[in-house]
Amino acid sequence: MSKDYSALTENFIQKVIDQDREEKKYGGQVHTRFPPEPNGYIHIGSAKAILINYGLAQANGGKFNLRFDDTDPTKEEEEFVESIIEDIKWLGADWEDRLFFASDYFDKMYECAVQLIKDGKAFVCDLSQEEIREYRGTLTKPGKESPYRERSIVENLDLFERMKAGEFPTGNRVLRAKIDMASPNMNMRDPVIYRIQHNPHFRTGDKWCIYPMYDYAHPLSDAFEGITHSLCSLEFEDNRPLYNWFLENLDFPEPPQQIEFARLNISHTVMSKRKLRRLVEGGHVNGWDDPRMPTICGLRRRGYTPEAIWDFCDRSGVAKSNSLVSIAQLEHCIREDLNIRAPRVMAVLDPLKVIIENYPEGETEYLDSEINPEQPELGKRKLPFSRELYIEKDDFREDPPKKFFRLGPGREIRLKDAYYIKCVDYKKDPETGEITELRCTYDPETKGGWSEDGRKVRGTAHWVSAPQAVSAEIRIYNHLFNSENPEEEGDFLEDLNPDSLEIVSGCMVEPGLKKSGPGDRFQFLRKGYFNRDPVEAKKGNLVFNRIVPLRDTWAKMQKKKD
RNA sequence: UGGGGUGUGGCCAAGUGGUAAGGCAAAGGACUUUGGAUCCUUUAUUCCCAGGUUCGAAUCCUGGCACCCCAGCCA
Repeated sequence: MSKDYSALTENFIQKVIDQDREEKKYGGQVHTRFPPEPNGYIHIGSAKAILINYGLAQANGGKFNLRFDDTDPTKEEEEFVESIIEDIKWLGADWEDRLFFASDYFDKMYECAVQLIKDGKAFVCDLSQEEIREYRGTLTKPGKESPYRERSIVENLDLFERMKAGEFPTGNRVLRAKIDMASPNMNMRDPVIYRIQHNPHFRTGDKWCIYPMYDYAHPLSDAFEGITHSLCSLEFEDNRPLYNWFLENLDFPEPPQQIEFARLNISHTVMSKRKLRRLVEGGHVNGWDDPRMPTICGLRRRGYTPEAIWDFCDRSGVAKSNSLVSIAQLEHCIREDLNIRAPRVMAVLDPLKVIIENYPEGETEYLDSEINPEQPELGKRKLPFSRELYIEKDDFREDPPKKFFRLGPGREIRLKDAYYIKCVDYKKDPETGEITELRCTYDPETKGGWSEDGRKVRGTAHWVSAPQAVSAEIRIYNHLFNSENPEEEGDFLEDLNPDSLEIVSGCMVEPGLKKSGPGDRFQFLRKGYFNRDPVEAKKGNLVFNRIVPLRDTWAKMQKKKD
């Protein structure tokens, strides 16, 4: 990441860092971490958390760790650590040699728990799960102390060791911190810090049958790694006093500090792992890497670039208010990026055959076309031109409406980088009324798409030479949900956009596209940005995903009329 | 009815007592061999509301209101 991320230098977290550095807290160092639980795929909301952590470390000459928070063996799998690593690498955040797992610290955490017991600050509780809940009280009523709260230190030590030794079944007992059952903060009502779980862990195997809870494991992991600023999302604000409690009572000098920020929400999609899982498992999308998903693997397959994703995360800012960022913002970022880097190419999605009556039969000539007008130094490519072409069905109207600058009976337009053509006749299916073929003439004096006589030709169409054209499938993606915020009450699945995927087959694309590789991105002139679907490419299929359409002022005008 | 947060234009978001940055969206125009891109211009007399302090308040004080989070042996 070499770009300057302005929001990162303006947000409230940076201000905390500035002050800490001024006071020489943490020796003036900044050390952050990204702590995913390996229980699913990461999404663009996680990407923002990564950017904030990694970016803030970079901006302050600090370090960034990747640490898997693997404290619940019933939910976590090796498969997810691999996919998360792949995704973060692709995003470009660099943890160097600092890849850690909370499970690396299980021994040290156990020792700390023993210390808490010795200090009379933790106890083994025999209450059942239901009883613990009852004893906890409610939001407005204080809880009751557990009858096991005053057990002797010796007994607690013995019981905890036997918990570890596997003497008790899953869920039989827990270790709890002794804090305050009357605290208005539910997290401080003698929270559970260890539970029994006879379940093999993907990293530690059968070594443990007791596992630490997040609230306990997280501050300790941070402290063990020398993290200075532990950034997390807003819902952990109430956990902060507990985070601090463990570090204070375990006597960590210069403990890390937790700072919370609002997680990213984007309109017309969902971000919670639970909902994403429902989309996948319910078959509403085709897997975690479905190009409609806000997962990193989905966005990658869709054709998004890491640069665009980071630019988007940066632009959406870092603050503490819950917000819903418009998906238009994301689309703007990828357009801006791809406008500069994507080679231009012509593809006709809905082909209409055009015969150029005055063009010699059997002849082919090769015309020059710019690879990318934003990068003229890239030069030009050769495009075949012949008597039979395809243009977009959309680019012809029998009765052209006002301000329609394209083809109609007797009208003339320009074929991009080729010639002016004039429509002299057309064929129509008598049954359906569908236009099936255009007969046109071309003006040989307009080669390259230009004439010296000052003729005004408003419209320019993209086209492809029929004999050389290659057939392809194109997948058009639209917003996954109809409403801005499908997370709002009610069944979010009912809000699914039935047209989020349109498969268009029989598209005609310029021949050079045959040589494209998996994931290659292009601008299909006048249509949008597309990439060669990497999964289909591996099977040898020529399939393109629409990343995002081009801004289309004609379409906008039409829409306004409705 | 307990606790923790947040409220600045359609959507994000700066601003920290001196007279409302920026981006997206929207609208108008210029240019154009992509109805793309680019370039101009316009869009909050006002910062959730009501009082108060002050020469001066989005910023300070008081009192309301709205929204989000917390009662997993999940994270």
